[in-house]
Amino acid sequence: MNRLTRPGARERETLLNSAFLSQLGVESVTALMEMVVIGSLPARQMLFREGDPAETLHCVLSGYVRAYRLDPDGREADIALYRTGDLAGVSAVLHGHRYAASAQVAETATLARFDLRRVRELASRRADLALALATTLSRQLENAFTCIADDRLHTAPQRVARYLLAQCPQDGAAANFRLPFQKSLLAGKLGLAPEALSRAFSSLRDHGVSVRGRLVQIDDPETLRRL
Amino acid sequence: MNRLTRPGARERETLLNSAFLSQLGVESVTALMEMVVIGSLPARQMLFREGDPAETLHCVLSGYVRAYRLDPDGREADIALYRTGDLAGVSAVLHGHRYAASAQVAETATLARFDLRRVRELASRRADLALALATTLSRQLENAFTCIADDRLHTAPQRVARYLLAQCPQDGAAANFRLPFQKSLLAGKLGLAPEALSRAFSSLRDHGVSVRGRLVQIDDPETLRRL
DNA sequence: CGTGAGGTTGATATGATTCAAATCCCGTGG
DNA sequence: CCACGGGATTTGAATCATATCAACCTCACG
Repeated sequence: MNRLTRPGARERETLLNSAFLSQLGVESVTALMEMVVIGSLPARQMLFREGDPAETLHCVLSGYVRAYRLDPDGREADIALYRTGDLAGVSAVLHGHRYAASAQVAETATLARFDLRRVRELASRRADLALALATTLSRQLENAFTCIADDRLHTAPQRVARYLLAQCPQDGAAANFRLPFQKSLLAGKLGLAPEALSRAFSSLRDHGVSVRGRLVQIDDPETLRRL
Repeated sequence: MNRLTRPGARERETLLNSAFLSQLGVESVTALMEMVVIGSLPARQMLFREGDPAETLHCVLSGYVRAYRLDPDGREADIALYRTGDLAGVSAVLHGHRYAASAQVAETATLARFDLRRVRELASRRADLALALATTLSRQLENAFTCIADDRLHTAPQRVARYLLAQCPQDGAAANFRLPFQKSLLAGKLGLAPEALSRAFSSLRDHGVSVRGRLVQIDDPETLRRL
């Protein structure tokens, strides 16, 4: 399914609540809403490829989008995972004018699309839009920093524990929840082979974590934090 | 030495040529040049620490600045290395209002400093400034992407080879040059222990790379590229 | 029931860290 | 200008972490 439509009520609401649009003044919101196109895409659908001329800015309205780089032998490294409200392709809006990575739908997704040329042109006149782009980029840069530091400082079980803690309510009580996507996707996000994620989960069993399918139960967040 | 001064001719020139300022209109340049303060700092001097309230935007005019994160045991992971013309602390300008990492002078540096509150306030009125910040953030985000992908896809000798190639003229001829900073700093930038960098260099000897002190000679860039 | 995708487990290989010791190199003071 | 000292770098040995490959499992679905 790849029909392009104007936004319905649900899409409008998600879009207006996103960190990006919610920061804008009315005129900018109006201008963007006039040009937006909604599309619903199946898993594995490519949004763009590394090196392509950047023509579209994507905002995730539901599902997940995975950004990755390829090496010459075809191995992939996940670089970012975008979820509802996140912008994909924003790093190319202002600089280079080519996508810095490839992006693919991970879990069936609906996306809002904006013409990059028009966004760029609008941002050069409207400070609120330029600022919103910069803010989004800041957030993504901070995520990337965290990712680099995590890769370099923490082992697989530690990274998994940190991810799980980030999903828990912060009150320190026992928690259980569903993973929002496939384990293989989580493995990629954490920079692990799927086998390594699996082993990390089983090593966390001794620390009060039980996993059955996508269901996760955490007995004592404090124990995890101490890893 | 940590005297704060107004910019001299050399500092003005470097600043005006930086990717950040060179993109701005005259009014924004003037406003920034009115508030800028120059400082010259010795190696190891801290600029800011992760989590500190962000009050200053730094632009490197000479030398190098290293951004890193700490883990609870005090181990450090380098996240970015800023050189002449780069902005340090920009990821905190717009979002969070706290520094996302610690930053330290690596090689004696002179820095231009801007009051963050005033930059923020100015950027909310002037689209060219907001856009320049966004462009800088894009560039840094792309660097971070490259760093994550490199870490995950390439071995130590491959990362070192890629770094060396990036220093060569692109014409594919033999080249020799000086490393711009200490090897231990390069090791950190590439996500390696110093020992691992040293071993990588010696494994590259078989591929036409000789290193004596900071002097590097590369016989055939093409050989390196094929790693 | 068979089938297949996603996930797990085991065995092994490789790459990188860590710790310790030896060596190099550079700036300083004589 | 040269010797000296200390930080930077190199080398070796042991260990650890994760990738890789292969086999097996399991569950949802036709």
